[in-house]
Amino acid sequence: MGKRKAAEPDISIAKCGYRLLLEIIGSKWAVLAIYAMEGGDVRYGEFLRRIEGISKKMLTQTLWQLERDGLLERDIHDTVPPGVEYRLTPLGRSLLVPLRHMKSWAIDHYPLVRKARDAFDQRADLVAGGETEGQS
Amino acid sequence: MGKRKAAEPDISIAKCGYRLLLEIIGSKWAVLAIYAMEGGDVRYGEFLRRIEGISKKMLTQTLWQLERDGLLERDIHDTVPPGVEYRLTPLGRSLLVPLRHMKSWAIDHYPLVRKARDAFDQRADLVAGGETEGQS
DNA sequence: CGGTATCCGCTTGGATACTG
DNA sequence: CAGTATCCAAGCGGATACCG
Repeated sequence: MGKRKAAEPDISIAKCGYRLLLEIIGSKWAVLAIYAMEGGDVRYGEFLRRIEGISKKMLTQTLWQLERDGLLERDIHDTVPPGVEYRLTPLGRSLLVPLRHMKSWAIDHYPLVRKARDAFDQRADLVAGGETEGQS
Repeated sequence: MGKRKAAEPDISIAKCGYRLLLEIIGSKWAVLAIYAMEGGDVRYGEFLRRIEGISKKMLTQTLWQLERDGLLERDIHDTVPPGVEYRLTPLGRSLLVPLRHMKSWAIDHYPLVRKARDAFDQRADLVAGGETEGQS
């Protein structure tokens, strides 16, 4: 008795691996920025064009965080006009491995998720429609 | 010429696998809620106690989204007092596999990240200290 | 080109109180 | 116990303008 409690994942703030993970790539754009660099060096403006919906502010912030955590490095060429290339460090590249598993899961299972979501919404609609049914 | 462009990851909104992924588990608490159910059924209040920092509002919202996407199911016992158990569906469980790879990565590499971060911050401090150096 | 700085709206999300 | 509802503050994040 009370024995089964021992198997419960520890989720408390400092210990849990997922807390660490989220601290590193939990921000909205981090994964997409990393992904953008999978194929090689990327310039600032290139990120901006390829990551649809991101703003300069968010991009700068995201790149700064990733650099701070040692996942990417900046390569500044002092040419005119100035050019800066971002690239994944070995540490950053190592993250691509589990990340690709996640991506595969998403692609493989998204149809099922969509199906569940549509069914759920349909049921919700029925309920919403039903509660004023006498109204016609 | 222009050939290397072909290898670049497509990040645009509808297509990219990471967009799908983030749509499903991109919210702040989703991963932790899923993780909480790894060991079996979890009650509402149990989530609240085990996921440090989450509020009722966010918990309810997170659980609702995960249920909508078919990752978890609710089991309502109409006893007094009422009891509701949440558990991962097979779809939800399938997500645990890549998720565990991510967790392992985080645990294995967090020390390196910390090291990079500390070094980065130290450099930033030096710069901040240096720029007013003539002031004493 | 590759950012930084400022302004500011508006969503996110916490606290509290209430219900079945 | 398991939520829902309301209120409200903070900060996320977009738009714009400017700089090296």
